[in-house]
Amino acid sequence: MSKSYRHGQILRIIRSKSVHTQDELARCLKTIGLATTQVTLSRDVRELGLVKTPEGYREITHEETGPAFRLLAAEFLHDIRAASNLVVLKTAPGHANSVAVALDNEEWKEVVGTIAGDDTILVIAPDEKTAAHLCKRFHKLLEGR
Amino acid sequence: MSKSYRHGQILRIIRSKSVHTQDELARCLKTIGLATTQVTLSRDVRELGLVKTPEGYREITHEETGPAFRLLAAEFLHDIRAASNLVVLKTAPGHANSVAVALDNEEWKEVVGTIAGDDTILVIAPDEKTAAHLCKRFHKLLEGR
DNA sequence: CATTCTGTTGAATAAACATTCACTTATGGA
DNA sequence: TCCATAAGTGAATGTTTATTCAACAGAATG
Repeated sequence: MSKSYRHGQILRIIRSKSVHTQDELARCLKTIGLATTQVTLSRDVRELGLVKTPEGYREITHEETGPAFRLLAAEFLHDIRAASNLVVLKTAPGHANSVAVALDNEEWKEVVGTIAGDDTILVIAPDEKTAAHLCKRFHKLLEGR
Repeated sequence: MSKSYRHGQILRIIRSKSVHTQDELARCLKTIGLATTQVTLSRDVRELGLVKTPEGYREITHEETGPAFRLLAAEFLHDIRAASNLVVLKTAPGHANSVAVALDNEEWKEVVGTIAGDDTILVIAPDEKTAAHLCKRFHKLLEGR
């Protein structure tokens, strides 16, 4: 009954048939012996990066982050922190600028602009909520590096 | 204040910034002088084929229907009707079989199977709701042919 | 062991979204 | 003109999804 097993089953199900609601997905899982609730599935949907389309839930080709920023971040990005509508990124000394430039080039809609010092980048988001989302996105970028 | 103008503005907005809710979208439209409600936007989102992603609303590359079925349908498909969990397609006499074969090859998840006669195809959907959805999808296919 | 921390989950609830119904407006015949 | 029909809309309401909060389990630490 592990979470990752459930995730796998969810993917298998939505690949094989149209599932239009999370409750429906819960019923599908039940038929293979996995008892869950809509609450859990709401989280699973987010974690798996699924989106709801008129044809049912689908995996979305995760708009890939360009390699430049990804590589630089993997190498030099040390800390990520949200502060109101800002995200503060800490880098290795002297590398803030190059990382910020790479990030600018990504042209993420969530990023209004960046300011780079020596080892700190201030990423300006339009609002607090977006900043929090950005934060997660940065963390995700570093997973498993 | 036409609907199609609003649709255009909606696309422009979601291409340029992250919009996470329909209420937020309504506020964006208001700033350019378009007063709408969430109700209307719910319909617009569906009509424009947008999906909600963690990064905001997005146009989804409409999983293209293969050309074979599309072309055959444009040429020979005459009527579309839902009946319980079935969709009954009427074609030009003698063409039901070829259209059905092309449809089978599409491997739509909503289609359990098809049975073709001379000028009639029975499309079997898993349930009534899916049949209704299929119906719309067929109709959409024929728009503007 | 106790304790703290982290991750997972469900119940209750809030938020977001979709649908129904009634109304308006425009259009196109009789 | 008058009626019928169709398209578009919003208010109210129903459905679906997300979040909050509390509980619990297991791992790490004193």
